[in-house]
Amino acid sequence: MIKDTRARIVDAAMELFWLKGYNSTSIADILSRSQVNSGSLYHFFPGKQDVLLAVLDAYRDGIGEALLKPAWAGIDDPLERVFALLRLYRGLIIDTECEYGCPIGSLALELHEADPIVRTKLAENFTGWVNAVKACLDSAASRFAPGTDTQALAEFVLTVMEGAVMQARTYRDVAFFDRAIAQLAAHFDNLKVKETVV
Amino acid sequence: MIKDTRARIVDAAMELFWLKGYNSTSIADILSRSQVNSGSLYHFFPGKQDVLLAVLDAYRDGIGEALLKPAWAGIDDPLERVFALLRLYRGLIIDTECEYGCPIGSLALELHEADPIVRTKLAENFTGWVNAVKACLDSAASRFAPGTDTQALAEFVLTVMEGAVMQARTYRDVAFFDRAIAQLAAHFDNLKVKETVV
DNA sequence: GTCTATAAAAGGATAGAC
DNA sequence: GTCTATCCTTTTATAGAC
Repeated sequence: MIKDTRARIVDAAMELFWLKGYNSTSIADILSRSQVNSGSLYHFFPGKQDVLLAVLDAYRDGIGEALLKPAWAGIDDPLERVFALLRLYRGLIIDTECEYGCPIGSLALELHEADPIVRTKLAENFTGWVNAVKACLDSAASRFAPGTDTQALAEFVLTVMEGAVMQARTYRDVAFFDRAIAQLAAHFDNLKVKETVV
Repeated sequence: MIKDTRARIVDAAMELFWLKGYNSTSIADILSRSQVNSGSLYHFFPGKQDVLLAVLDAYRDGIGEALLKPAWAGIDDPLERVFALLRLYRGLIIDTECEYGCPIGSLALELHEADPIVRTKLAENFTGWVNAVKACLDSAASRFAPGTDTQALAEFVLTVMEGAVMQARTYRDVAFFDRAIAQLAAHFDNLKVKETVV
């Protein structure tokens, strides 16, 4: 099944924005990769920024199928799922020889004078990711000390992932990612209720 | 005292790259802000990327005077200094109405097909920052549990700062930064030796 | 070292036939 | 909805006089 023109444009733009960034991706790049002509692109989108908005919608709507489902295949324990998600990012770092950057995080820092609607959609993507992690934490609520703020902790998982990916990419060394995740794991352990060893 | 031409170019580029990003800053922007003519810029620099390299050198060489000195004025305790540095970033977020982005982190994610020399200089900047934090942690070594990895912990401080700045900027809300730093502080507390209350 | 003018290319977007 | 051709602006970089 051949995808329709609009979908081909969004797919191509999604990949190019990730590989090269938004400003370094030209309309010509998108046309070339999607095998679409200029007139068709401008038939579907008023301009380049609108392609970006469609890409951000695609990321937001695809978080379940494209990110969480593969990360969580065969894993049921909610806390293991949090670290399985982080392991998926580790795999992306390895697969890209440490050039991987989170597409949302990279766009969030690249776009300086972003239209409010762009910024809002970036935030929506972060929120979707954090909500998925928070749901895991809430499912494991009994294992955390009473009063643990799962919202703040879920945000912190994103914080650490983004900062860790940034350093692994800059140093081209996954060990920076691993050390950060190890620190996060230690923090998690300290928030858990102390179990009596059987 | 009027700065020489080269310094004016570097100053202007440093500010513009921070405000708009590298790709969105044109040579014309730099010329306009520095009040320099095209011929002069190309007399000092072969091209735009070489201006970037000079900017990255300036950040690296200025970390003490421009960042640590103001952050640490009047603060002697090494652990307090770590969080004072983070408070400085909080001030930058507030002062910019939550548009602040770490100039090094933003460039690290914006530049996708970066020349190795650019990437190396970005890493040098991270290393300088982490080394300053690590020196604080080592000065307070007696207050951490034996065997605490101060290198990994210093890297983690950078990880959290970068991830926290990214979210505060994307949501335009400093509370995201504050919550991340609170989590980091809790992690620090858990690494400390348990003091007997007097 | 500095100045103006300009080359040469790339980029976003549009026109109008089909 | 799609096609080709093209306009117009921006951008990096250079030329050559002073």
